Amino acid sequence: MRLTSKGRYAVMALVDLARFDGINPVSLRDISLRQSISLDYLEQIFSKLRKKEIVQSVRGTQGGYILNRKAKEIKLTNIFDAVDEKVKTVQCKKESKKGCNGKSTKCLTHNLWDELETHINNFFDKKSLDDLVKENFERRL
Amino acid sequence: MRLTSKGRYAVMALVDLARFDGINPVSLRDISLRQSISLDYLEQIFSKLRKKEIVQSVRGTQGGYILNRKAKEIKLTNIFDAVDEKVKTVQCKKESKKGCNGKSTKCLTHNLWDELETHINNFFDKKSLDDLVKENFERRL
DNA sequence: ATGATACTTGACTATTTTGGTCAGGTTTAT
DNA sequence: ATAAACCTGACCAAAATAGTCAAGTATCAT
Repeated sequence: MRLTSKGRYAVMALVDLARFDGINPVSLRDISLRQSISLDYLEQIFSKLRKKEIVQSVRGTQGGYILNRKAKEIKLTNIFDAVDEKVKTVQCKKESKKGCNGKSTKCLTHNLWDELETHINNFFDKKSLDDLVKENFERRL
Repeated sequence: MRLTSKGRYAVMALVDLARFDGINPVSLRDISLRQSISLDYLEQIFSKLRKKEIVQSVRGTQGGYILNRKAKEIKLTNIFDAVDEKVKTVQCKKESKKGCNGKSTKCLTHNLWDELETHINNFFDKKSLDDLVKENFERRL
């Protein structure tokens, strides 16, 4: 089981962005430098975040990105969704017609993955971007 | 984020095994046929399960495997542990000396992965093999 | 207007991980 | 002795990941 770094980077970048939200657009270049994430990779990630309306872009000099919603209203689920980070339960889920193992029945662990998925999504649904910003920067205020 | 099928197969095989526990050793060949898992792959998996003392092997003709503990005492955490299925939080965890991103500080999502890991482990700690057997076969009793 | 900054898009690729297979054993019941 | 079943380690192809690279386009500041 594994969490990919695309999802992790997306969250890191958004926490960074959320911190400055409301003042100026934040350029990917700045985020790249502060968070040590390749600029090219960030561009890929933000392209997806924009399509899902989590951020807005501001073009031109002094441009960058701003949050499209309040940090409190952006849940981690939204972020992971946007960058295609899914809880894949090993092709043991979607095929409604066929079973998981090529047979016609569900495999013995089918319900288990269902439950786990729900469990994890609950966790991500509760956490907002705002929570993370507070957790990381409250000491410095 | 992803769940590998090695862990899934391990659980499937053990549920199958647990079902017949106490009567005779169950051969991997039988499990292979019933669960549609390659025999060679099962051998790899059971080798690990044996080393972690989750199962015992019985050699020779009519041999096979039996559970080494009661099904109620085998938690899913134990199984995933045994087959090296870990909740990897993207190298963002172990390096205590260096930070997660090459810098000396923890990355902005460090605590998040910690929490998630705990959350998931809680789930797997609660579920025992016995629970799964009951869930899958209670209707037929 | 024009250059610099910054976003935008899409193709491409090396590395790693996964999900196995294959071969060649050893052990033990019958 | 022989067949069933465990045991071990090496090997490999396909897929996914984690990016890089190239070639733009849009907009602001001056």
